[in-house]
Amino acid sequence: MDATVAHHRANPLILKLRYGADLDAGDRALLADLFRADRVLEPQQDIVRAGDRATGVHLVIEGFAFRYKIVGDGQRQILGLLLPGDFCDLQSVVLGPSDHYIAALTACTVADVAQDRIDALVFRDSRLARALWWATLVDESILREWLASMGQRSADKRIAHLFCELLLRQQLVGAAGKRDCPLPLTQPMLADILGITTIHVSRVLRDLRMAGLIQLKDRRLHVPDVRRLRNFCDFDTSYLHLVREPDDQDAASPPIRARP
Amino acid sequence: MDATVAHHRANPLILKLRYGADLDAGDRALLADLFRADRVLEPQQDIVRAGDRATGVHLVIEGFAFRYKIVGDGQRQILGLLLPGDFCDLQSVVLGPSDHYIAALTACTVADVAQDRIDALVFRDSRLARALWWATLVDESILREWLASMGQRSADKRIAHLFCELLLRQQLVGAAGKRDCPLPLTQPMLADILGITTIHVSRVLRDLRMAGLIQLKDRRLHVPDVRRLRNFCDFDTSYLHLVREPDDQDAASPPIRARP
DNA sequence: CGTCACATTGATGTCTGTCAAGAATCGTGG
DNA sequence: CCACGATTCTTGACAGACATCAATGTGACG
Repeated sequence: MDATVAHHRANPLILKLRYGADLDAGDRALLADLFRADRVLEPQQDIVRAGDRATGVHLVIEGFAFRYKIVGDGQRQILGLLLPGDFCDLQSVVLGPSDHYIAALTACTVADVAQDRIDALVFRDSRLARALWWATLVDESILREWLASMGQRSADKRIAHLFCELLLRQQLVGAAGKRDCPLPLTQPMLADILGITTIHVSRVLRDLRMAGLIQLKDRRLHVPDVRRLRNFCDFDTSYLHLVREPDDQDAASPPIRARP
Repeated sequence: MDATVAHHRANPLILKLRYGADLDAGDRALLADLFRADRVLEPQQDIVRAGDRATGVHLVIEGFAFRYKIVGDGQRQILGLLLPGDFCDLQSVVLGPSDHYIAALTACTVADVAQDRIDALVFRDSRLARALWWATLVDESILREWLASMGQRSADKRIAHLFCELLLRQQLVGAAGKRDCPLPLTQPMLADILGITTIHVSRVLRDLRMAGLIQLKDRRLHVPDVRRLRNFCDFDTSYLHLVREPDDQDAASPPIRARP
C-alpha cells in the first residue's frame, strides 16, 4: 500500500487513476485539492435530472450513485453504477441538456466542481487531461460491455458478470477485499440494471447461492472462488482497460477509517 | 439545401456537425481537407480488431460499418452502427488496445487520419475540438439508449426504435429521404444488434409489415407514417442531442451523385 | 446448375414475466 | 421497547415471449 493511501482517507479518484495513468505527486495534489467531498446526499436524491443544463461537474467520493432512464410507460433502466472515484457528468457542458437522470443510490458524498476549474486543470496539465479522459473512456467501455451482456448473456451470467465487475471496480479504489465488497443493491435495483423482473432476480440469486458461486449477507457480496465465478460468466477484465492489475492485498473494505 | 452540400458530394462529417455545433467556412474547410475518403473496404473487412493498438483515427465516409464484441461461446453482439460521418475510434489512443472489433458492413470508404493531425486540429481550433467532442458524446448517448432499449423494450419496439434512429441519423447526413432510407442490414445482423434470434427477427418484421408500420424493399426502409412508428416505439430524439431539427426536405437518398 | 447465405414458417421447449400470497426486514413513531 | 407500515425478499402456479429444431423456399454467385 503506497503513499497515496497513507492519509486518513484516500481520494478514490486518485486511487482509480493509478490504473489508467502515471501521475506524479504534483498531479495528485492538484486532484486532491480540486475534488474534495463537499456535499452529502440522501439515498434516492437526484444529482442530475433529465433536461437539466449542466451546472458543473460531479464526482462521487463515497457511496454509490446510478444513472438511469425512463422508457415507455415508466419502466426504469439503470445505465450505469457510479462508484467512488467516478464522474457523473464530466462532459455534460458540450452535450446540452442531459437525456437521463443520475441519483444517489446509497447515502453518498460528492464533489461539485465548476466546469471552468476542470478546464483550467486539463489545459495546464496534459497528463491529467489524458488521465481524466481515460476515466470517461472506461465508463463508455463499461457501457458497451453492459450492452453486450444484456444482449447475449442469460440472466444468471449477467448477474454474475455484474458482480465480478463491482468487486473489481471497488478493489481499484480500495473499497473491497479480495473476495468481498459492499453491495448496496436491492433486488428491484438489480432488476432495473439487468432488464429482468425482481422476482426473477430473486430466483437467479438463489440459484447462484446454491451453486456456491456467491454469498450475500448484510449488503455485502462474498465470492468464495473468484476464478470460478469469472469462469462461469466469461468475465474478462480487458474492457476496464487497466494498465496494471490491482494488488492482491486484502484491502480495506469498507472504506479505510484507520488513522496512521 | 445550403452551400455545404452544393459540391459533388458533401462530406458527411460536416453535414452531421451542423446539428451539434456552429462551424464557419474555415472550420469546414479544415475538416474537408483532413477527412477525405482514402480507402475502400469490402463488406466484412475489419477496420479495428480487438487487441489492436491504435494506429490512427478512422472516419466512415460512405457505407455502413459496425462495432461488435464476441461474448461467451462465440455469440456476437453488435454495439453500434457507424454511418457516414461517424468516427470509429476518435479516442482510442488513450485507452490502449481495443476491446472490440469494427468492421465494414457494406462496401464502404473511410478516411484514415493520423492521431497527431487530429491533435493539431483540435489544439488549434477549440470550436472544432468541441464539435468533435460533441460527436463522440452523441455516440455514447446512443449507446445508452441502446442499452435502455435492450433492457426495457420488447423485440418489436426495439426494431422499430432502431429503424427510427437509422432513418433520422441518415437524414442528418443527407443520405435519407423524409420517409425512407437505405437499410443494408440482413436479418442475422439485426438479430445481433437486438439480441434476439434471426428467426424471431423474421417474425417480428412480418408483424411490423402487416401492421403497416414499415415496408422493406431492395435493402431500403420505407416508413409510411413516421409519426405513427415513433409513437409505437416511444422514440424521442433528445438522446441524439441535436441543436436543430433536420430540414423536412426530401433529401438525396441514396447519397448525392448529381453534379451541379 | 449447384452451392451458400438469407428468409420464412411450423412445432415445441425454455427462459422470463405476470399474478398472487406470505415471510422477513427495516425505519419510524407511539 | 414494541407496534406499525412499508419495502424487500421469497415461493408457487401459470402465461407469454423468445429460442431451438426442422424443413422449405429464395436469390446471388461461381
